[in-house]
Amino acid sequence: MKRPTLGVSAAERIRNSARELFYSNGIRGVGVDEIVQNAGVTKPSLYRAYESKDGLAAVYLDEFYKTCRTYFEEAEATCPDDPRGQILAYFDGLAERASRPAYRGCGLTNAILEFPDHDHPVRQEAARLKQAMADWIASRVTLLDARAPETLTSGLVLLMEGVFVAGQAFAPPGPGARAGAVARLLLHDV
Amino acid sequence: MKRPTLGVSAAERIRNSARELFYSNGIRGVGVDEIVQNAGVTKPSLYRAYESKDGLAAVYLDEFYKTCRTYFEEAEATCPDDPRGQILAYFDGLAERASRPAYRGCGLTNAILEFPDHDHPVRQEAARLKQAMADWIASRVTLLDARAPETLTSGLVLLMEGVFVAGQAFAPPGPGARAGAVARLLLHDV
DNA sequence: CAGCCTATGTACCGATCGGTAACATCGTCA
DNA sequence: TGACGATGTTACCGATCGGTACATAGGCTG
Repeated sequence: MKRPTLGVSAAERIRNSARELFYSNGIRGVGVDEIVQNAGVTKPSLYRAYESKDGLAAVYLDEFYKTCRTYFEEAEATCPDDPRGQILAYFDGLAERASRPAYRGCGLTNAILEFPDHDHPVRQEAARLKQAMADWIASRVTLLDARAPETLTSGLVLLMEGVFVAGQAFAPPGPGARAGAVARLLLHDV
Repeated sequence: MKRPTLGVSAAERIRNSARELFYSNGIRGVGVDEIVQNAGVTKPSLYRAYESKDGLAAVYLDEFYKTCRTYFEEAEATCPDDPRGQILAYFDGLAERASRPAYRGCGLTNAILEFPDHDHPVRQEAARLKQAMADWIASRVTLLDARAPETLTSGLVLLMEGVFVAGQAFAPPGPGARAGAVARLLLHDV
């Protein structure tokens, strides 16, 4: 019997496997058998470490949100005390990411679209984290002295979500590659 | 045995049932049993009228695209010979639609997100029709004398797709309700 | 009424899915 | 050595899925 646990616990291997597969193929598009096979473990190990497939999906979403937060924090670090520059830095980075060939958008947005039932726990978790992403944009805009902050916030949130899906709907480089220029257009008079 | 075909063929009943259910719950989220039950017919009737569930889904997507085209044509009719007004009319209408409580976005975008496999026939059909939607926006922008037409086209396409998903991700009225104002912001100097 | 054709229903298939039970095996540490 | 915790092995369950073979009902025409 092979024991490929090279210092990496089964739970961690499963989490990594689920992250790759959930992001590439969607949550509903991946079966637990595929997850454990890709992780080099067996099914009972998955259910010893996680409550259910939905529970594992929730862990995946939390992890994905953490990655998104690092993008926000990087943008803040790039332009300290310059909310306009932070917004532009974020959208420049987003445009670059969305131009890569295997781009699959935002795991949270994808999950919301995958689960139309508002009461599904996976969707609720994704929607909660997605709101936090919109809140970051809103917080940057309030630091600006914009004439119409609500319109600007809505525009930037819609732009962000647009890049997430356009990166999948159109062959790269699609419209998402110009997200930075579009953000500058929205911010042109602030 | 009941014969509930009140002048409406089984194929038509199935098409109507599939349209409602596919739009509300997604294509993958609806089983053929649910479709035929909602249509008041039985499963073999579905497979006599349509090649497969995927084939029925393709018909649904074509129908959905026709609806989108009527929105474009209405915008053109509202402001003849005024591409800027046509764009604004379209986004005003989109904002109104996206503010309704049961809004579920664009069936084409939803289908693309539901089928991550680029080779899946349902996704290919959805992507083809989605490109046609982006082409309409591009055609309006070329009629404008914009300084940066590529950026403007990308911005409007991203705005449109953003409304499609934000209408589902955020409780109404979400950012999509301001799509008209955002479009005016993007078009402010043309 | 006989015969036929078309539309429809009944019952089923094989595959896949998420999830579980029971038991075997390994490494570690006292 | 012996006990323990973590993992692997095998086999299975019930539900759901897309899809189909076969029987049946109704209307038309002779």
